[in-house]
Amino acid sequence: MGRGDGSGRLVSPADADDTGSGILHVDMDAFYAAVEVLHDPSLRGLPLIIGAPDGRSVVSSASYEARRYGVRSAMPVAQAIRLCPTARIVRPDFSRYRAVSTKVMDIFGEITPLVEQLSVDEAFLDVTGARRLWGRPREIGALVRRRIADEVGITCSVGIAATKHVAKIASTLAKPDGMLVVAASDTVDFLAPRPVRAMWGVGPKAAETLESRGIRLIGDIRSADPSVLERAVGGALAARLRELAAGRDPRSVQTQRIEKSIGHEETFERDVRDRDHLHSELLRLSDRVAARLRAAGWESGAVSIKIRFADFSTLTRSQTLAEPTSVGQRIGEVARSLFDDIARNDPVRLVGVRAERLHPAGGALGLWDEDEDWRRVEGALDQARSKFGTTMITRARHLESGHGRAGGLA
DNA sequence: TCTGGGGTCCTCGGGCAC
DNA sequence: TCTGGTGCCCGAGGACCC
Repeated sequence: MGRGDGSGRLVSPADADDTGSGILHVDMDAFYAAVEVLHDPSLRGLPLIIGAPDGRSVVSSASYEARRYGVRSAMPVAQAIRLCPTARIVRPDFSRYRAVSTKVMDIFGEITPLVEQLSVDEAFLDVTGARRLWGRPREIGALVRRRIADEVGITCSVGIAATKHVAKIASTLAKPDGMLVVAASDTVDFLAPRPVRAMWGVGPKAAETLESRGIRLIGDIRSADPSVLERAVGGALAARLRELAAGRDPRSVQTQRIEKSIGHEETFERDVRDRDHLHSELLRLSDRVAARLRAAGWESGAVSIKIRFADFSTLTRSQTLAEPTSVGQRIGEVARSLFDDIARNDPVRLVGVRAERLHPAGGALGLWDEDEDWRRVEGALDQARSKFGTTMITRARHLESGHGRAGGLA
């Protein structure tokens, strides 16, 4: 979901060069606020803040009218109200957003089967194979915008490029209600003058670190000394940023997404010091996590907890389970025991429980799987012995056992 | 001003196995 | 039998995304 105020909108002309650009990034404009306007048309044109009006909540989304006052997502609601006292505050209704999101994703699915949903309000579409049916990428982008406006009643912004990274940047620049096409041959020139913060994966911390070393623009990343870049942001991110800055992004549009963890966390209205209260909250969150695990047919191989104290310092603790589980009581026991091991009695503002290392219920991973693998290996060896004789196979086993757990092939 | 909730991924250090 | 090197796994913390 975009977080700007929509003042930098760009729209490519109808004959923009889209040669080699088959990836669309489609992002709904101020999605939660737009859905609330659909639900209650009297809100149209008003500054809207989506967020709980009480307690310690933050802004989930804001209409462009509210953004003009400096209201931004993730800002405390209390601060947003101070900036824009006339704004209407609307409590978020995620079931409503999911319902509208389904309609939008259905439209995408009718245009191409290669849809990667990133969140409730944005997706990548690979349209390289859809041209014969729907025309050039820029025509497909226009079609997407038209259909969402006509059939759903909200606006979106579209970025069209050769890679996901560039398409994503393009859609942000096109906001709101715009479309920006970047020809594959223009990729590097398009990226070079943009701030490093525009890159996917560069947040406030990384941007600050890079800027302190004189690396302010994406073009600076290309010319920067690799060792300087590595020291600044670490080897993995440095390598990735260099590739992205050069316009290379091999990631394809992924239609399948496998969840790796399921968790819940909650911030208390007031900080809590009472251990019994915290224990019962951990159990309650564990039950919710377990219910979602069972609904999805998953079991969890590890449990982690998150404790945020009143001073905002945050601890996480995790534990691998001897037996995978989707039972709330079991997850709750582990969560409680992890919590009890923390020797700190300060007031707590947030507790969270997360189930990790998910796999299908019934033991698709773990010891059973290792045994199955081993049986397969033995079976293959038996076959090989009968084919090649024992000596050669024994030699192969010897070599196999000679390399360590981490040693690779001998 | 005072920082939500749902996630993913990366880094680093310690333990451990070979 | 002991030891150092190597590299994986795990746990913790943090940055980042929407």
